[in-house]
Amino acid sequence: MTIKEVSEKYDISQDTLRYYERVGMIPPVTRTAGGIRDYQEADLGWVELAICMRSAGLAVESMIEYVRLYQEGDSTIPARLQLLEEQRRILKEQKAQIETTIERLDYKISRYAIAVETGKLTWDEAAAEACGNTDAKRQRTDAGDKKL
Amino acid sequence: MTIKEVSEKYDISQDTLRYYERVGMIPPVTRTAGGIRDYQEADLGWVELAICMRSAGLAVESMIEYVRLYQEGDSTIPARLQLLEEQRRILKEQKAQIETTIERLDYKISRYAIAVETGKLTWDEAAAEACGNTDAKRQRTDAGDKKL
DNA sequence: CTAGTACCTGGAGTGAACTCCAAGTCAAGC
DNA sequence: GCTTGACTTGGAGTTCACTCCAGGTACTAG
Repeated sequence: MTIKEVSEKYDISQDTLRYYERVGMIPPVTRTAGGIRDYQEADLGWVELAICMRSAGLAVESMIEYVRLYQEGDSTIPARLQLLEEQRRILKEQKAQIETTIERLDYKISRYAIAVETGKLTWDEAAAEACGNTDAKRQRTDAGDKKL
Repeated sequence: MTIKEVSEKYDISQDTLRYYERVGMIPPVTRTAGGIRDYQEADLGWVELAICMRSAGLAVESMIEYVRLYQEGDSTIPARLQLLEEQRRILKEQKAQIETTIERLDYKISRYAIAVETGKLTWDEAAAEACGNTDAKRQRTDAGDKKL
């Protein structure tokens, strides 16, 4: 499979595919005699994995480390396991933060929806309604502050 | 409240607080006669909102737009509603991507855990086990390819 | 009044992750 | 063999979100 085909298949630029390989985020891709990339099934597996990790927001650096360990052989299996567990921990944290923010957006949106329907602003809360900050429970302001 | 206190309260640098204000991610903060920032309850609400949105990964740019609309007054309420709904859509997408990646990590981790326990690599799947890509359902490779 | 510390601004610098470019190589059609 | 278009590399440029810095101003203790 040519780089063009892979780029179309995964909707990612050819430059990014070359970049991933260059920095070691995927192992070296199979080449033709002439030096042209010819992605095999295994190469595609790595590409797909890289895209999956990146689209979840994981660092390029940690994927590079994973590939480095993989290339060092079976002795690095415990280290790889630890790395994967750490990445999972990061994602779970990020997911929790997103959920908190979605809740906050839901609340704001419900207030705005009412305002749009009735043509009036009817709330008087301060901007903060808890956001996962340790300090989230603050007292309400005294006045008709309509920011949200 | 001084910038130092706010920075400690939310565990964010003073530079970042000034940056948020400078680019318009929060409205201008209350100042003392001498020009020193003196965060009021309302200012803190904006700071907290900004931190919440950023920690979920939303763009600074969209927060700037929200503040701009807010400062233009009530006529922009429908536009603000639309903006918030768009941000929520983005977060839900990102959340789904994270969930997919966590599942993939779970699978890999379970395989590695077995390998660490038994001291042997016992799987033979290719690297890809579905990652939200349209192309996810690929055939297994023919050999004992132990990449994952 | 002075020393010292916290704060101010505008602007430059940084790191991450691409993205683009120039100059050259490879391969398919005529 | 020659043209044309896709591919190659190394390196430079871009964007985003900070982060740092220099030179100056404001409050606080002695």
